Amino acid sequence: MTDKPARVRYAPSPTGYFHVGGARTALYDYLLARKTGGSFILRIEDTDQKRFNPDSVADLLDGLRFLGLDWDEGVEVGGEYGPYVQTERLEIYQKYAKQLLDAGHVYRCFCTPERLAKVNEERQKAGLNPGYDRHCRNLSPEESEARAAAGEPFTIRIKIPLTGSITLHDAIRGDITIENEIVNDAVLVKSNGIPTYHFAVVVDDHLMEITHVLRGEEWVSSFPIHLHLYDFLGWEPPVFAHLPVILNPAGKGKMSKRETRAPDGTVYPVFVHTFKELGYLPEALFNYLALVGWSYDDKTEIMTREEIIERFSLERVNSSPAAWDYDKLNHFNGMYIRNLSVPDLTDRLLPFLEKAGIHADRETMLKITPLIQERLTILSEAAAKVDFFFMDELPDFDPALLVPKKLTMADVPAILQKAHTVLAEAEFTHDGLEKALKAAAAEMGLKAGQFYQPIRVATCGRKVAPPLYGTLEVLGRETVLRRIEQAQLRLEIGD
RNA sequence: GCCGCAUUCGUCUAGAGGCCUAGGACACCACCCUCUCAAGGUGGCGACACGGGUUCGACUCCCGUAUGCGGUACCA
Repeated sequence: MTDKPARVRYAPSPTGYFHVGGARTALYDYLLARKTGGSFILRIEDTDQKRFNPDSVADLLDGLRFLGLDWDEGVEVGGEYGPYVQTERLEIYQKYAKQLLDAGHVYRCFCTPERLAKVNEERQKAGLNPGYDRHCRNLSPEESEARAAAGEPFTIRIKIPLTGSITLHDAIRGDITIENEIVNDAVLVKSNGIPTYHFAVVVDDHLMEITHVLRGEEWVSSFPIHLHLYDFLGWEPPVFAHLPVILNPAGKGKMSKRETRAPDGTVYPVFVHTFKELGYLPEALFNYLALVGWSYDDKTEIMTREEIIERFSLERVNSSPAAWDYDKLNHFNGMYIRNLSVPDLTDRLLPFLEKAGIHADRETMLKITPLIQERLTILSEAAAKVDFFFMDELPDFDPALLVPKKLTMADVPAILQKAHTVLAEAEFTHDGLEKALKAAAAEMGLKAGQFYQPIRVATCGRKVAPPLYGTLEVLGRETVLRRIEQAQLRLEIGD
């Protein structure tokens, strides 16, 4: 692969939070740029003042940084092709609008919104495609000038050729042809003087020397507008690649841009910040995201960032939509968690524990982390698994939990007593505890599992907990004995 | 409605006419391991949407149909 350095931009519209669909597009932009040794550019397309959401830019930047999609040019980092925010580029668009107007490739449209609505309605009734009827397309230059000068509001529309067709050579989908006849004379500049996406994107991509435009499939139907504009402006269009949409897990409909919560409280995240808050690792999300619509071969799925960059290519991007699979992402995340070093995992866990109100010291966590590492799917689950290590006293638990399989409550006191005796003497190391407890179980004629359950419940307050020897070791003799005594007490009171 | 795109196991995918008895992964099931839960190991279940062509030969090419998705804004 000896691709020329690509200049690729991610150009979101700041209307909402950064979601996985946008993240996947940004990721592919980044991959292509890095793979070719080119540049990844971040541009903000804020031409829709009505839907502008001020929080969204910060959310976007956070999300990109979380995923490690560092951009070379754009918002906050600058660059030679700025400004990188479209509302700061208004004079530029005006200049090209004027040029197009003078050349007769666009025209002023004085139609009111009311008339437009009426036209649409009538066209629909007549069984025609909805759209503009080109009422102002043939206004004389003189009339157009005069009405504009008189202050009458107008938009600027593109003059789409009335006949013929135009074809796009999409890098992912191959050739796509659309008849000019069915393309609308789209608005390029709104009556407030701000360009629409169609106009701004073409001007900016050209001026910023973008070589590859990666965008969602929802844009394929508007490519004729863009291609005609490149033609009218005498510019060379970039390579276009329309990415498949990401479907919701049910496989029907776009992955929603709203997060849903199941009746049991489980959140189905769609925003990058939510994945972050739940404790998905950026490297896992990066890897999974890369695979939503792209694959390397028939076997390899777990890859490092460097491998993905090295192996990525537009040619291997799928053209059919993919459904988001939380199960698979979870699997990836668990896998990445298991591959982390203990200190690394510990440092990532600490903030999550703190947030859950557990003030764990790093020293202790370094010993606990190995006990839970292979039991974690997401980081935020850790709190509920380690809380009992950091409590002075266990909350009440159902004494019935103390009863092992095939035994009854009547057997519990003897087990606890035996455990207490043995643990008062045993060496408090993994191996020492194993030896002592196994022997004790054998002496009582019990299976290890039967003997351990009351101990586990008494010391952890629950039936499902990290492995016993390691847990007891971290807890320490004093705490262990005290908790067993408390369990015994609880039983006596319960009687 | 019209236009466009898409269609391989439940899901993500491999497959660029014979390599396919269609491969891998997630999920699911069973067994093994095992102090609970995990993790890990082994095995299993499971797909080329349908109909026509083209060809000696189609998952692969062409055409229809069906289904899904996207678009049809002074939103992006």
